[in-house]
Amino acid sequence: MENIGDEYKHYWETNMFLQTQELDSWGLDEAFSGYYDSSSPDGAASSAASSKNIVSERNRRKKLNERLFALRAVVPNISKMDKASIIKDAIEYIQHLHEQEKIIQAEIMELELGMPNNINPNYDYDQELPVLLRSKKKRTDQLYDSVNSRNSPIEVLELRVTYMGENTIVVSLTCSKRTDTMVKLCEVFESLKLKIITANITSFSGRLLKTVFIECSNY
Amino acid sequence: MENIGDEYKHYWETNMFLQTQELDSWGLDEAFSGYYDSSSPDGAASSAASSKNIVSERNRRKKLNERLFALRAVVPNISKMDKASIIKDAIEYIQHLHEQEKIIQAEIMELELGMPNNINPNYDYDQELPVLLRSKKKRTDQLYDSVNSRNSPIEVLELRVTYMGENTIVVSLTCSKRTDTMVKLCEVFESLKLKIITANITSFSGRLLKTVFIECSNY
DNA sequence: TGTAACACGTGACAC
DNA sequence: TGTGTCACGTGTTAC
Repeated sequence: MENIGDEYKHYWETNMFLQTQELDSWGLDEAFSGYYDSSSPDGAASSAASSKNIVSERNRRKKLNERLFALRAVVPNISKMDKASIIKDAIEYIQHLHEQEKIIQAEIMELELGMPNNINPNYDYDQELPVLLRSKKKRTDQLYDSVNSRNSPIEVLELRVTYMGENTIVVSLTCSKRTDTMVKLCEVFESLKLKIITANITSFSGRLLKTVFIECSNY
Repeated sequence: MENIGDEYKHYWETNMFLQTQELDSWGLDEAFSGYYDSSSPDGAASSAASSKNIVSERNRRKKLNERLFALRAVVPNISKMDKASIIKDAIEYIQHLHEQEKIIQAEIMELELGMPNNINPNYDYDQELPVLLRSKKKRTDQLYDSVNSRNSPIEVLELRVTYMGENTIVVSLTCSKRTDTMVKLCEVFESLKLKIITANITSFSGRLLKTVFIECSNY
């Protein structure tokens, strides 16, 4: 009862940290208390057994805490560092992963049925068309019900166009990231029939930053 | 496997069971130990506080055990009913799910792009969940010519999917540059509902090189 | 016989 | 102020 826990902060990281550090010293402590206890009236046998039990129990607790610590490490978004909360979050996370796996499985099934996504199903005769017409048709179709119906247009937050001299234009724009924003951006750029040298898209904090290097010579 | 409670009486279900059973009798015991503790020099106040602490601690332990019990319930294939083993198995299971999710996501991506599966043998991951893998194999087999021929105007020349460890996948692909190729690529990536960190597209000699960094975070 | 796992009560400590 | 969480040592039980 000589409160070793005195120096403990009551919280976890510190506990674990100190624990791993102090375990060895406890081992030495153990030996010390071992022969110190041998002066107890009960005799050496019981004291030795008790000390063994104590150190064994310490190791068990340590192992359990390490496991819990490791469990906390593989679960994202842990709200509280509480033992019970860690387990609770782990449970919810596993259930979440199960749910997600079901969704992915459904997606795979959808894929297996030959319906990659909800692009219009008139590919049979579409295939017979030349590439250019086919694509344009598909694109117009999609533009119709994607832009017109319910999906929001591109919300451009910032736009900067720079002539780099020679034959190069740099277009840099930031827009809010929504569904199909990327697709629409590409549609716009494609429809301009520009010669894109290189483009870079980065998403951050719900926004989309796109930088495009364009060669000015038409093709 | 179901009669665990019979053979391992001292193990969990029984313990939980007995615990809930004995809690009441312990409540009576509590009263008993109450006057037993009243022999302490502090008097009734400390005994009452101690009893409160005792019952509170019991509840805490009970809650923790219930959580652990629930954790065991959502993790399949628990080897040992041991507390530490339950947590260990849960950790390994979560890691397994993470790994599997990454693999499947990459697989879906390859599939969506209609890639021949000649660069497959990365995955010797013969885990005990045969459903997904089985369906994956079947899927790759039968989709090789379905998606690839009739439905994908994207002509993928090269595709490389790399796990960067942790939470990142890098997809690098080269395809022939045609009209709307960019749009379709974006459609595919958009439909996968991935978390794209950054993407880079470069066009050279009639081809399109696209490199995408994807965050795999599961939320 | 001893080893391993457990629940218990208790003191300490932080919010 | 109490309420909640923790680690500790101990007794018990099963193998």
